[in-house]
Amino acid sequence: MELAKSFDPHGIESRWYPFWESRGYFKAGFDESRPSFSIQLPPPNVTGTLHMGHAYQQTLMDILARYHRMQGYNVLWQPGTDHAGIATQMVVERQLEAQGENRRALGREEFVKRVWAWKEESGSTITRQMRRLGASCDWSREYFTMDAPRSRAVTEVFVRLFEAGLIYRGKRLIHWDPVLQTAVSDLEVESREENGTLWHLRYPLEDGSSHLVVATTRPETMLGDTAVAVHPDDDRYRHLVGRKVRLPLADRLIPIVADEYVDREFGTGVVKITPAHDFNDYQVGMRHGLPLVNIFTLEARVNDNAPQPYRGLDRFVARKRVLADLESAGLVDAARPHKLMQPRSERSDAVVEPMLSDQWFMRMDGMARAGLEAVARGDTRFVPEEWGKVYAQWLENIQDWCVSRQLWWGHQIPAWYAADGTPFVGRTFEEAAAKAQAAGKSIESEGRDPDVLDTWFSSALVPFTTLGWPDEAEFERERRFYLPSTVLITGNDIIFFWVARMIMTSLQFAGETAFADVYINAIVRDAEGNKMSKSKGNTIDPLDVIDGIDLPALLEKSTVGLMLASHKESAAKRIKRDYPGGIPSYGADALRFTFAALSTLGRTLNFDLKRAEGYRSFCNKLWNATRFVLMNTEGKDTGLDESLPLEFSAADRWIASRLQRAERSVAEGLAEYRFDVAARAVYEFVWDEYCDWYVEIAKVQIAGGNDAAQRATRRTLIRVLEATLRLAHPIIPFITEELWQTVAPLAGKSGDSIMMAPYPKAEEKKIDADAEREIAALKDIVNAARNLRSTMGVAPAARVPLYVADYVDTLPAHKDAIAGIARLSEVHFVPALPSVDAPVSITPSGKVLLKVEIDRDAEKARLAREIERVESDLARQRAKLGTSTFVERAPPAVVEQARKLLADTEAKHADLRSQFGKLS
RNA sequence: GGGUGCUUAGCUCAGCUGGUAGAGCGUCGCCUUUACACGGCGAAUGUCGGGGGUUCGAUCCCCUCAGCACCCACCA
Repeated sequence: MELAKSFDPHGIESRWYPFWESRGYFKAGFDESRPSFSIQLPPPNVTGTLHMGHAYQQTLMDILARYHRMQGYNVLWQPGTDHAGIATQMVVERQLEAQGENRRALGREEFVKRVWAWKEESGSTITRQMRRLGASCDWSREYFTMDAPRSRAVTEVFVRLFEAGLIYRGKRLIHWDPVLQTAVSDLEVESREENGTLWHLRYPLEDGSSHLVVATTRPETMLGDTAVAVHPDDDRYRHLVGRKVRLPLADRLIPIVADEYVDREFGTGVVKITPAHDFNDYQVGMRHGLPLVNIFTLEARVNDNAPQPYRGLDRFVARKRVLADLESAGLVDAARPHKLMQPRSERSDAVVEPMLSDQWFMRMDGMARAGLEAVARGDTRFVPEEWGKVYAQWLENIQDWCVSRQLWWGHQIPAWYAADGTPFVGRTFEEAAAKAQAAGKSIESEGRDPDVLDTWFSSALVPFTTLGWPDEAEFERERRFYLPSTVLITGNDIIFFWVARMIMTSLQFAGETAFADVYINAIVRDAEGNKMSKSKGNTIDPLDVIDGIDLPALLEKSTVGLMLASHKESAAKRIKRDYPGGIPSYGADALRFTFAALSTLGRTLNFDLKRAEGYRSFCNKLWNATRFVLMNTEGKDTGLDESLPLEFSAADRWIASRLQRAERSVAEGLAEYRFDVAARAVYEFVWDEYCDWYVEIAKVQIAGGNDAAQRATRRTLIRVLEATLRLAHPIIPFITEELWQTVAPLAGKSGDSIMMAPYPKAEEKKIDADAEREIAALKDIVNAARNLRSTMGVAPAARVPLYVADYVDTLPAHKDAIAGIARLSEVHFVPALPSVDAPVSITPSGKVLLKVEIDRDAEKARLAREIERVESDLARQRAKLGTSTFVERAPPAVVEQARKLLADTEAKHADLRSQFGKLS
């Protein structure tokens, strides 16, 4: 087959993915005789499209999946998508709004139907995109967190936890999102520092004799105050504890209490206490038996518990009104600018309101302890390990998890209420009804709790719900292979949301941890290390890196959806600066290689398109090396018939030896998730060793060797290349498959696909130290000759003679190779360098003289520079050995090594001096 | 307030258990050499954030200071 002159990824990629998938290569294996490897895809939101973070982690997962598959493991890479409750509901609600409809008018049933329809239509976008990347997931097992098996499992878990007392319903202060009108968990609240005001307000004492000044950032909540608090040891206020103040505007009498919670240094040292709208105040209220006065509706408007003038006002409008009224009553002492941490709902960005509300909670203390122990025991290991501390810190301070959401899209809670409000939980209405009856109560099927579960509830269960649970038989069959899964690759942002909860639920329901390893991948940033964000215009769509995109299209897609004109403008400006010609197409392999190469164990990964360009070049290099090998092996004797003589040269043995080392590095790298180490090993082997040296030597061997040597060379060329393709396949699957199809038969290998071929394994016995020494010497001489050629300005085409003296004795065997690679007319191995005016270079493997006409002064200057450099080395080495303590106390081997180095340097110095002398 | 990282060549980053600093990109020369200009060959570049300590010896271990980043947290 004739390969194109350069590598073009497109045709290749579109051809091989369908081939692999249709042949069922991605399907999970269940072979008792093989070890197993499994990995859970963090289920992307159905609302989502593929971004760099996904592409990155999926590349890593695919590398591991392919690597293990080729090694003969049963491999399960489990894909799925998440229903993403709030996010998805919001998307569909926005669509409805655009059509002039709204959720409430539509009704729950119809709305949910619409969401499903939308999910069916666009839910597969992201999984289609994953295929472009080459992701070898077992699509036949793909799940959706709201499909029937998962729904059944969710109900089962809920019921069992309820029955065990681990899920309960209670009235608690929770985080309320007044825009989305739902409770959110503490993890879904993000506190940001914002500019606010700290107001000092006067609360008159009951008898009017004086007043207390309280400090607050939320004056409107005073309408719900039920006390003021001071520190018990605060001499300023101690005498007032137990007396009362008259709450302005509301005209209620509230007590002055003493509580340790108060910080005497802050503000005035007097705190207003609003137990129904502040987490701290709630605690204070509990301690002092204070009443709770809820003053807000679910929309965060002032309710009827407040005085008439404020009722119905939005909380922020109420704030202004309260302040104005206090101001006119002369009760505002001060208003100071103040930085505060404003809690906002991560989805709606609304300021979260602490609200007293009936919700469902999951009791976390016991499960958290088990989760901590699993990691402490090492059942689950975090990589890099410092994330284990983050995990532990959270679990050690965990609060009960508010799992109910006042949404329509999600798993509806399987609870029905009796007339008195008692909830009955069951897998079905009938089951719940039976329980109600047993308790002497009755429920109606319409009386089901309307709330749904937090999205993370169902995703927390996937380690076992994707293996057949709760079907005991099926689960038993599959868990032996795939639980715990080998590794989870995910972002640090969901360690709490997802990772910790999976570990806890898995311990609870499967009796063991969910993952052996949890690899926390780096966050993808732009080339300069900035966070990627749409408004900055520095996001990169992985598909654009694969396919390329022109500037107008890039500008169009990058600015659509940006609300602010200023953002649009700055984003466009930046895109024009960074991608004046758009983004060229690099192909999936180059993108994958880039991710792997940049994947150190750091926290961030700065994605630089320049790197992708470099790795596209690498693919091209591999392509062309293959082209060369095919030109020299197709239709020729590649030495596969071992009854014919084969004469392997040192170079042949050398490249085989280097291949073993590369294989070993890849294995070591992947074993510890050092994808960069693995990628570098492949890169350096292919480019720096196979292409730069072996192919060049092979040209000489094929041109000048006898039949046996030629056969050996062709055999080595093709077999090393074939193994290299397999070695690289997990990182760059498409190009390696394309090339392997042609290369493999010539190397005497058969098989339908490289992805099912065995993975190369380093063989110690093929590591050939002698050959490595020989080729190292050859390189020394060639490099010295090239260096002299270049610094002497010898034209590349000019063939000149080289003399070599004091050489290592294996070198003469490589005379032709040296002459060929360094483009020399002849290579003379001589007892002593001829005494002529010519440049000389001293290497550890021999002294070389390039016989060319020289400019005497220029050469003297060059030698002088060289001598200067050697002298500085010499000075340093002598000083070290001159230190008596070093010689006495350092290990003998180290001293010996230093002595040898010094001797070599001294010899080199003497040679250079003598050469310099000859020219004078 | 607590926690976790990071600071090495112009840029982005490697650097294994302490023993003469590396890569890619970029820069500068020379080259259409019969696999590849998505190429070949050659070259230059670092007081390894500052200070102190341990050690015969520190980019690597300890302390400290500075700067940057991220996470958690109920100071109104």
